[in-house]
Amino acid sequence: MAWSIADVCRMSGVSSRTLRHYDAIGLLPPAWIAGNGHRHYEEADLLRLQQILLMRELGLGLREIQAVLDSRADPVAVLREHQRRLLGERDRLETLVRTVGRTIAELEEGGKMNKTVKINRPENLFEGFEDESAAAGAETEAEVRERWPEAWEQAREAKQAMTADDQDWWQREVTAQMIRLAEFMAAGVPVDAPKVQAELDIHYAGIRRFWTPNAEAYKGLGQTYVDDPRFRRNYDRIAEGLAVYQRDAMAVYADTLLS
Amino acid sequence: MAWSIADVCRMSGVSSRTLRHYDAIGLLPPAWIAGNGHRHYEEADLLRLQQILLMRELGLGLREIQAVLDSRADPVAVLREHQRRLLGERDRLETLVRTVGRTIAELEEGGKMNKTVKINRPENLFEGFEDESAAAGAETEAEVRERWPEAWEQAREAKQAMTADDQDWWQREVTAQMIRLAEFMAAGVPVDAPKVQAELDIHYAGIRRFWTPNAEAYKGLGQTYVDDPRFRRNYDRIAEGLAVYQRDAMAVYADTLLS
DNA sequence: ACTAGGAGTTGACGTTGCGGCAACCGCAAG
DNA sequence: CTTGCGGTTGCCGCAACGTCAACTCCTAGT
Repeated sequence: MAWSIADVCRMSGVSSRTLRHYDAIGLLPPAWIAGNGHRHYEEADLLRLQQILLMRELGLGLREIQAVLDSRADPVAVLREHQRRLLGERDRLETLVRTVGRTIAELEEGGKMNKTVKINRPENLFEGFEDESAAAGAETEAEVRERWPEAWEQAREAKQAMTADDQDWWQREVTAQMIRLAEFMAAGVPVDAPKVQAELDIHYAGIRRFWTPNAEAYKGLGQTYVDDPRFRRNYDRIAEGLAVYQRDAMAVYADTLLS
Repeated sequence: MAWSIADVCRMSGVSSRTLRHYDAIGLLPPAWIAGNGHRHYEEADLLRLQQILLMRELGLGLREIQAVLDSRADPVAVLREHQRRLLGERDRLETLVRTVGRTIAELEEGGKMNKTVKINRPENLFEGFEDESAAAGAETEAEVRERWPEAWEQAREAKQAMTADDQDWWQREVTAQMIRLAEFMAAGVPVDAPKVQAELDIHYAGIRRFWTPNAEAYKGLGQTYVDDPRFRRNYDRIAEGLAVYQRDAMAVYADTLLS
């Protein structure tokens, strides 16, 4: 009762290349190999192949299949883990589908991003703005330290804990959010709109990485964005009036959520 | 206003390896290359990179991104096509998740397929049974030709239209269905259960590839499975009494859906 | 006896989007 | 003079095979 590779192909529907591959990686070695090198399979091999195909249809990788078949892994545990990955992938695709859908809609209606207010993504589209910590370093920082001494201390510690990569990432995040806010402003969205306040949620969460301000302090920070020329220039370099828009949004956020 | 590769990395968050890759495939060549081979990027390149990253986050392939950016493709059309693929993938994962879930449940409850009735997946797990058309060729076929001459003619034509690969596939399908039915029988599921009748739906659809029997003819075919020793042996080789089970299920199917 | 054909073999490349490593080069500071 | 940084090219690896290419064996037909 032995079958040639072609027999197995016909019976199982897999290609001979696949069977050779499975042999090469040790997943399904043939029962014996003839003098001329031809592979020959027996019943037990077919049984094993059936298991392989079953698990393959479930989307398992060959390595995992091998582990299970050589009883080096618990089938149920492997399947559960696999299902978790599948769910994750499905969710990822789900949100991707929606994002793509939104992008299509934007492209179709907006023609190509023609806003009334100019949004500058200036020389440095990613760079954000000239090192905020350094720029604000000299005078503003002294002011902050004076007004909220313990906040200043916390912020210093948190910043110390960031690696250079973290700081780059943080920089990009801040810039990206500024641009998103600028788009809302350009679209005429009022600062108390849920979309805007959702952005402020992110902003507040970001600030909390360094320091957890109360309502008053958060509003004060917003005012600083407008008053301090270094901050203000960074905001207005993205779009005219963005600093004011941000301050107003922060005030609303403070009043509604931080009171 | 030119930036080195490391500058662009810091600003954009992509690795230098990635930028070199994008250069290598022509997706984002640097503005100019210095005498020492160092790449230098300018504002336009950053703009392009931004677009690239945007589309990359949408899950587009680099080739498609390139086509879009070189305006060799319509962005909306590409995105729509992409979304279709995403939806397909999502659905595939969705059904996979369910299938895996069912498999887990089966493994957990069934311990490991301990049925009361033995199901043989004999020497040839895939082969199905000895060439049905050849086995039934001699006498049964003559009988069929006599009783339903035009059916015989249609069947002959349909079978001629199948390639060798098709026939292999068909063989495997038939065997797989027999095994599924045998499992129902082993589990004591009555022939009029919806699950069983759903299988019969598939069986009837399969038969219709060759021939569209009415209720009487379909019941007659079921009886042939029991009476003809060649058919019967094939069925009972899978599990004792399967031929009778199949006949009864076919009779119910004929009475309820083909009358 | 010669030869065509079919079934089988090994080996290597291509697919996607890079990560990681090795080896090398140019330039500035200690 | 050496060290180190920042840059380069080039190649392997990944997952699971598809797709040649080149070659060997065995059988059947002429």
